[in-house]
Amino acid sequence: MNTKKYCPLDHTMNLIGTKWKPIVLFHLLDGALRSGVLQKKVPGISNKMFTQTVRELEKDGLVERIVYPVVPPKVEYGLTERGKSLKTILLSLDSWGANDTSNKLV
Amino acid sequence: MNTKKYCPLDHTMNLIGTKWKPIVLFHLLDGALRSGVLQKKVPGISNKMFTQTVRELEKDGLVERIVYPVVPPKVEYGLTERGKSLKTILLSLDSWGANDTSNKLV
DNA sequence: TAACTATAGCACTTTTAGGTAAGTTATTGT
DNA sequence: ACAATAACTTACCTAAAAGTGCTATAGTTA
Repeated sequence: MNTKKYCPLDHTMNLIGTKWKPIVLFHLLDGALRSGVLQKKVPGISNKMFTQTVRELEKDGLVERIVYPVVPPKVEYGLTERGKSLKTILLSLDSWGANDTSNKLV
Repeated sequence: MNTKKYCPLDHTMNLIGTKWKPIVLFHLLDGALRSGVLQKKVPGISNKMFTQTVRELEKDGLVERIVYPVVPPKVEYGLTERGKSLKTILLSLDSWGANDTSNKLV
């Protein structure tokens, strides 16, 4: 028996409710990317926050980390099936922002 | 001429990319609510964060603050048209979390 | 042999988010 | 007279998030 009542958005916010996670996930929608390439696509993120963000996304099963045993290191990040299920939401978020009036007028 | 390139999700994240904003907005989807009622619907939020959150949402034109000049005070919050345009996204976020497997199995 | 590479970890500091408790308001009911 | 009320506001403090700079790795190329 579960005594905790359902709290709207609670689960979702715990998984992707941070500043960087949706942005990182968004850039993986078109396919896996090398670590450095992905990081460059996220303007303003620090090295530390990037690592921390993808680590959490990996822990939560939203992204997959593929390590190639070469030197210098090569690591790719891609969406898992669970991560891909966010596609609609991520595209909606982006297109909302792109179409929102204040984005154009200010 | 605008020299800044378009950064996906940047605008969206600036407006609603915090822990509390999506939750507050979600609870207003069915119509305006009195301040106290709305706050009770957001579990775990402190009085201070609630006030701060709705103030920012108001500043950004996503919610409307309606003050009734009575004593004791009566204040209602409702979505603006701009706020209502988030409806699809908010519902998607909620239903994603509700259907996400790990939410059931863990 | 020394520099370069891509990725990430670590220690340290700063910045921001957030919590707690108190005070403010003006009218109504006791 | 005074307590109760709803919605804040402020001051003060702690905890969490995030930035900065340094380190390690090991094979390839100059």
